[in-house]
Amino acid sequence: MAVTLKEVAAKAGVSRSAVSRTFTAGASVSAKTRSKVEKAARELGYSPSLIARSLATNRTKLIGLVANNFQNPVFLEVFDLYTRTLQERGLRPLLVNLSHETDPAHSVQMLKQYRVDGVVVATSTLPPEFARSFMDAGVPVVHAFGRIAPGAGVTVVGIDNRACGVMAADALLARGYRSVAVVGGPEGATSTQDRVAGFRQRMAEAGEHITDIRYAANYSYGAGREAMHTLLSEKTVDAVFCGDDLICMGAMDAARSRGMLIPDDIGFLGFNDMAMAGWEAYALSTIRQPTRDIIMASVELVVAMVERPGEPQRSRLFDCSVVERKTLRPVSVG
Amino acid sequence: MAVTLKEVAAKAGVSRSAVSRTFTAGASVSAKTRSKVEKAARELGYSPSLIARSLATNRTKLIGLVANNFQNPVFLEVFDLYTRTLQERGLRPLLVNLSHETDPAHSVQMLKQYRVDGVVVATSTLPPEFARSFMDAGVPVVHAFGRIAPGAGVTVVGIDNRACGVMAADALLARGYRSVAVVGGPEGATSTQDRVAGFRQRMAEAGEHITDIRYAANYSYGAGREAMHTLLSEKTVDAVFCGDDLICMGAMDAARSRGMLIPDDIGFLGFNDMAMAGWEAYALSTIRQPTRDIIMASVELVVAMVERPGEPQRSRLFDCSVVERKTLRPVSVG
DNA sequence: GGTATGCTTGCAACCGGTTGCATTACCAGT
DNA sequence: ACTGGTAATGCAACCGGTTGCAAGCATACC
Repeated sequence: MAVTLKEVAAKAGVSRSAVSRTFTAGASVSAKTRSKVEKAARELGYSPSLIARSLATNRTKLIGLVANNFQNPVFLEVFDLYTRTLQERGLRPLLVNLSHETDPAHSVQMLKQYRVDGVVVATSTLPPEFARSFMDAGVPVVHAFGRIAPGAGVTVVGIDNRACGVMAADALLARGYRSVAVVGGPEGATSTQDRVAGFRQRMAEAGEHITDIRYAANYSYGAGREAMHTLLSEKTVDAVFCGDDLICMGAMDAARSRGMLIPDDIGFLGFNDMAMAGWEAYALSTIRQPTRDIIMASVELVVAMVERPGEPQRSRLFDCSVVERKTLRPVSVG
Repeated sequence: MAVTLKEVAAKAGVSRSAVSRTFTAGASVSAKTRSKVEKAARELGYSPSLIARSLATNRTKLIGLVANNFQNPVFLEVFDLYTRTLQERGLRPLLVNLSHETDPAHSVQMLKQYRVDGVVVATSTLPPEFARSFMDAGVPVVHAFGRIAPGAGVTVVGIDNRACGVMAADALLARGYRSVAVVGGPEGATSTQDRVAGFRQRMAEAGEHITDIRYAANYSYGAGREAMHTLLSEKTVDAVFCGDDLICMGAMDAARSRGMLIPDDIGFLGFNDMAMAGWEAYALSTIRQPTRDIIMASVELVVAMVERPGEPQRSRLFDCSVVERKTLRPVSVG
């Protein structure tokens, strides 16, 4: 079917090694041989089989991406950055969708079979043990958006979710909100737990208490909307800290549909600063998570682990910041 | 590093062939041998190398997905469905991101090197020749969201964009709109061209004319917003047919920011029916494109082409329908 | 001219599986 | 017990590359 190295060698009148070497960077070939080979290859339309090469070199140039949040637009940015960053380095992404997967171990198995060079687990809703299982299998792994596990576990790239919770509490307190609620992401997610913990801590330090805490079933508009409706049917609050912009938009629409005005009757603070947060219909004040930095660093780290095995890579946390738009009233001065 | 077939064979006291056969469906192995092998494999933690298998069988079980629209949330659904559908069949996706790629030929080359079994090109903004180049390279290919090319070209799965344009015109006319405009997707996209052609045709048949046609630079909120602002600064219209929901939302916000009320002052008809179209802040009336059907059919067809080479597969077009929400006034009766 | 030096080049083994073919084992039938 | 037929097994070649090693070669230097 496809043209092989042997045919090119025959046509160019050289050995197979010569052909192989002209296609491997940094190998020793004379200019004369190289041009003969390149000519033959061009005429035959030859392109080397990465499969065969992988088998021989024990490197596939495949980096797995494990995700389970194909509903949330932030992941579009993740996919875009991830694929582009890899492409620039001559690597390719192998996608694993865990959204509807019952058995994650099955996916570990699959990626192992493809002999991926490394894996990036991009999710905060999977337990840390999942990423760990790649490490145990000897596969370089980075857990993006993860929580740093105590005791030298998996390399993590993400943010300090606890600090973000504190930051959120500060932002609401500074604006004079006093009966605040949380509509978090999925309760099981480490990111949710840490953000709530930080938020709760700062509120306690300020001598305030949290009126209500709800958890959206998943990172979606519908889940946020629903959680907010039940919240509002039971409690009265003047501000809400949401675990995600998408959830926040749902929550905002729930409040609006009950006739509440934003930010006069109720304030909203989102999380992520996805593109839609800037849309005029929402103009969401939110905490920006540097997705771009996280993904690029994840790729960088996993590549480093592949290239220099044994040399451990340090986890990295990036800073977040409050992006001010129109869903919170201004900071009260004095 | 990883456990190989040879080691398992040694441990189980059988030949390498025997091990190979217990791991290939439908091969002839006795129950006794099989259990011996499985035991040894389990104890050693063996999992067969798909790389080696690919080399021997000339099948990689890799299906490329070429996309260039990583900004638009519809593609989240595409990725989700695509990866899941493949996974269910024991196949894996290899993603190619053409968003910022200068030279598409480069990507064809890359996918060829990985010896993908087939390719799905999912975009309407690339010229038909692009998908064609896979065909010429002997790689089974399906062009999802494409335009059926005259003269036995690439197999296409999508919708009849022309008919959708007609449908859009009918919807606006039936509601009594008389000075309508189009804010299309990128002008070079075949889908845009066909929809506009259908729209224009029906308007002409009805003896009406189109007040203005604009093209958004890309499928984004910002592009839609911008196009709408320039449109409104020059013309007066009572309804707009948009090439995409995202563009439409941008256009709606542009209109609103000028104090216009929807649907009283101006009506909007979107395209795609993405999840966000149902959000209360927009409640977009739109034309539903059956993304799910398109992706599933694309995978099905490309798999068929892989399994039965030579047997040509027929292109498939799915029906669209108008989804009524709140951005168009009711159909005028009588 | 002889030889040390450093590139090129080809040979052949190897990567980890699959598979056609020949051989052996097994089982049933008489 | 013998035969015939089928199922199971092992051998060895092959998939398409890479790479250590040794031989070949040209150049430079004495």
